[in-house]
Amino acid sequence: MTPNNIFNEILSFQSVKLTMKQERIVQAAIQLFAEKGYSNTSTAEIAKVAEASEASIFKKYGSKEKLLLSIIVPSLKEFFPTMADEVIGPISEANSTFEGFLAAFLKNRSEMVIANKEIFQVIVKELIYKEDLKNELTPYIFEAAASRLARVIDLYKERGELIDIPTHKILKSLLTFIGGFFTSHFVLLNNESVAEEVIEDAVRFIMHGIGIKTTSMN
Amino acid sequence: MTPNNIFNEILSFQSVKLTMKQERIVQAAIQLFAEKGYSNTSTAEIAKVAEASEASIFKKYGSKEKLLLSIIVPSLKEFFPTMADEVIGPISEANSTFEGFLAAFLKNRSEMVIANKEIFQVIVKELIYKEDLKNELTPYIFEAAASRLARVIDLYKERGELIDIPTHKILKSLLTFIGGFFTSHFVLLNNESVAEEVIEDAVRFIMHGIGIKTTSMN
Amino acid sequence: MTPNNIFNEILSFQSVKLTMKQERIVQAAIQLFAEKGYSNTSTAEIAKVAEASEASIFKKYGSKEKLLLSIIVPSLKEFFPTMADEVIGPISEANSTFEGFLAAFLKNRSEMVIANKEIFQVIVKELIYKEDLKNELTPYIFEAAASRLARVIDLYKERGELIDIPTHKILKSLLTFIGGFFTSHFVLLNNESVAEEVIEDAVRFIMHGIGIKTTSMN
Amino acid sequence: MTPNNIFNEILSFQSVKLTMKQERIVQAAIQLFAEKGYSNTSTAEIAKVAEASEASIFKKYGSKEKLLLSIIVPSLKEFFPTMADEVIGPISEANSTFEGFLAAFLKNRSEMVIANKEIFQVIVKELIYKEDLKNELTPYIFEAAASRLARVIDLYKERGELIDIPTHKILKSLLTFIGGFFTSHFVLLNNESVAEEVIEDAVRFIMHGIGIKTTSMN
DNA sequence: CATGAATGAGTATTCATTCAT
DNA sequence: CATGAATGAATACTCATTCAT
Repeated sequence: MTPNNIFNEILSFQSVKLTMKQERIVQAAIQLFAEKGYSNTSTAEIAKVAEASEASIFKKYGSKEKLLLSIIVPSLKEFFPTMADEVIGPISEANSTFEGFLAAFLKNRSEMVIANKEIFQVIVKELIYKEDLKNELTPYIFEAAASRLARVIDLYKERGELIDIPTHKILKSLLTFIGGFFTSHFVLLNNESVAEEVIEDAVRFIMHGIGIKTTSMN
Repeated sequence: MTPNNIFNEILSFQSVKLTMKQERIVQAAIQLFAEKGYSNTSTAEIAKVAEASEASIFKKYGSKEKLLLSIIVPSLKEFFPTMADEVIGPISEANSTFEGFLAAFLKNRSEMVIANKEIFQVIVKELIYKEDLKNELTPYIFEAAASRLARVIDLYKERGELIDIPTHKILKSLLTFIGGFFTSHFVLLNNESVAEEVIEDAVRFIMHGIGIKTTSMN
Repeated sequence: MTPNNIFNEILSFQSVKLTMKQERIVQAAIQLFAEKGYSNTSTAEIAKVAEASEASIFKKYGSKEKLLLSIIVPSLKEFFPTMADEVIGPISEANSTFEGFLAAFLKNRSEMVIANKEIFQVIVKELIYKEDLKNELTPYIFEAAASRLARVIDLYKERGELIDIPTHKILKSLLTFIGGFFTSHFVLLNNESVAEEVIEDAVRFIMHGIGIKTTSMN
Repeated sequence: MTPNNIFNEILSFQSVKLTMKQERIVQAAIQLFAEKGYSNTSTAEIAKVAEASEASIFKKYGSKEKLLLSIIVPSLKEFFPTMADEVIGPISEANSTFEGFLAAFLKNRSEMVIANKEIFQVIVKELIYKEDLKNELTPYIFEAAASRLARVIDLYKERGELIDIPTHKILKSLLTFIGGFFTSHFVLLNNESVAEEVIEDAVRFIMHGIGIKTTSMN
C-alpha cells in the first residue's frame, strides 16, 4: 500500500454521505483525539461517546488508524487549498500592503483554526509522532501553502516592501513564527479567539522585529 | 498530593546513585519515548532495549509514569536555571548589544538542547498531553526563564536598543519565535546542529523583521 | 458508591439472559472459588476451565471482584427470602411443634445448601475476609432471617414450648449452633448429604442439651 | 517430604532463639495474615511492616508458606496440649460438676484465644483452604483434644450428669456448638472479651437446650 | 545476620479487531 | 446498516524468590 493508495482510500470516505451514527463516531473521535491524543483514546471510548457500537467503527473505517486519517487528511486537503483561494487570492488587489496581507492572513487562518480547533489539535499532536504521515504530507503542504506564500513574498519584495534577502529565508522565519503563533495560541493555550490587538502585535513583530530602526542599517 | 510532593519524590530518584541496570533503563526509556512517544512505548519494550527485566523498572520507579517524570522533571529543573547562570550572566558585560546577547543565547541553548535532544523531544511531546504537568511546570518555567528574560529586555530597552512597547509584548513575540525555532529544528526536523548562519538569520528576524525600514516609522 | 449501588449493579447481571460462554464462566468461577478460594484462583484459570477467553470475563463482569459478587449476592438474595416463604410459612400449621419446625427447617435448609454447596462454600470462605461485604449484608441477612426466626421463637414461647429467657439469647444460641452445623458439615467436611438421624440429634441437642433433666431445675 | 518432615522442620524454628528482625517479621506476618489473609498479603508488605528486607524473610523461613506454617503449627502444638494439662486436669477435683467444668473450660479457652486472637484467626481462615494442612492436623487435634474430652464426657456420664447417648454424639454436638461459639465471637465478630454472662448462657444451652423440661422425657 | 538488586512467571485488565445475526 | 458476542495479543504492574556482598 503506497502512500497515495492510503491517501485516496481515505479521501473516499468523505465522498460518501455519512449516516447519523457514522457522523457521531467521527465527532466523538475528533473530540477525544484532540483532548487525550490518539494513543490514549480507545475505540471502546469512542463508541461509548458516539453512542454507537465498536463494530460500527470498524465496519466503516476498517481500523482505528484509518479513522484518524479520515479526520486528518481531508482537513488538510481542505485547509491548505482554501488558504490559496480565500486568502492568497485577495493579494492581487493591488492596494493591499504586505502588512495588510499578513493581518488578513493571520485573521482568516485563525478563524479557520478556531472553527476547527479540535481537528487542528489532533493534526498537530499526531504529526509530531507519525513520521510516515509527516513525510507523506510535507511535500503536499509545501506545494499548497509554502510555495504560494513564496510567490507572494516575491511579489512584495518586488514592490520594495520586504527586505532583499533570499525568499526561502524570509519564508522560513515567517513559518517559524506563524507556526509558533498557532501552536501556542490554539494548542498550548487552547484559546477560543484572538484579539485584533494580538494580530497587530504579531504583524508588527514580523515586519519590524523588536530592535530600534536606525537609518544606517542595511 | 500537591505538585511539590510529586516534584520532590521524582527528584529523589536522581539523588541516589543509579546501578548499571537502572542507568540502562533510563537511557532506553529516553530513547524510546523520544522516538515513539510515551504512550506508544511499552514497559516490555523498554526492558528489552535495556536488557533488564520489567520488574526492575517497577522496583525502582514504581510506575511507567514516574519513570517518565524522572526523565522530564530533573531535566527541566536543570535546563532553566543553568540558563540563568550561564547565559543571562554574561549580559552584565556592558559592551554586549542585545543582538549579541540573542545570538549567544540561541547558540548556547541550541547546544544545550542538541546535547540532550532526546530528552527535549520527550518533554515537548508529552507536555502537549499532560495538562497537569503543564500547569505544574508553567509557573516554575516562568520564574526561571521568562521573568529573567523580561529583566534583560528592560535593561536593553533602557539602553535604547529595543522598541518602546510593553515588555510583556516583546517577551511574548520573542518566546513565540524562539519556541517555533527550537520546536521546528529539534523536534520536527530532528536536526543535529544549527549553522552559525541560521542563528544570524533568526537574530536578524527578531531584531528587524522582514519589512523595509523607513525613517518615518514609529 | 453506597452499598445499594453495588448491590443493584450486581443484581443487574442476572436479569439479562446469559450466553452459553457467560454461563460457563460463572460455573467455572463457582467451582474454582469454592475449591481454592477467590484469591487463589486466577482469571486465566477461570477462562481455561470455562473454555472462554479472559477478555470475555471482563467484557461481561468488568472485574474479578464483580464476578465474585455476581455469584454471592444473588444467591444470598435468593437464599434468605425463600427461607421465609418456604420454611417459616409452614409454621402456621398449628399442630406443628417447635421440634417439628426445627427438624423441617434444618432438613430444608440442608437440602438447599447441598443443592448449591459450592456457592455456599464460596460465600462462607469469602465473607470471612470481606469486611465490607459482611457489613453490607449483615443487616439484610438479619432482617430476612434472624428477625423472622425471632418471631417464631416468640410464638412457641407463648405456647410454652420454649424456655422463658430473652428471645435474643435463644436466637443467639440457636444461630451459633446452626452456624456450626452448616459450616462443619458443608464447608469443613464437605458432606454430600445429612442423614435423618443427624438432624434428629441436632434437634435433640438444641431442645434439651446434653444434661440430665432434673425436676428441680429452674 | 512427608507431613511429619514438614511438621518437624517447622517446629525447629521455635527452638532457636529469634533475632529482633526475625521476631518483627513473625509479628508482622501474624498481624497481616490475620487481617487480610495469607493470600492477600505479600512478602513485600510483611517486610515493610517489619521494617526488614524481604531477603531476611527467605533467609530464615525459606518460603512464604513455611513462614505461615511456622506461625500456625507451633501454636496448635501449644494450644491443644495445654488444654489437656491446664483445663482437663482440674477435672479430678471431684466436687466439680460438668457444668462447672464447661464454664471453666470455655472461660479458660476464651482467654487463651483472646490472648492469641490474631493467630487464632490465621489458623481458622487458612484451615478452610488448606486441605492438606487440615488432613495433617486433624488426627493430631483429635488425639490432643477430642479424645480427652470424650474421656471427660464418659466420666460425667458415669456420674449421671449427662444423658445416656453414645459419647461420640455428645461430643459432636458439643464441638459443633463450641466451634460456632469461638468462630462467631473471635473471627466473625472479632470480640476482645467474653462476658461472664455469655459463658453462662452458652453453658445453659449446652446442658439444657432451649426446650421446656418435662418430667416425662427420657 | 542482613540486605539491595535483580528477575521469571504470573496477574488483572485493556485493546483493536472479527464475525454471525 | 448496525451490533452483541467473542477473542488473541498486549499492557502495566506484582509476586515470591535468589544471590552477591
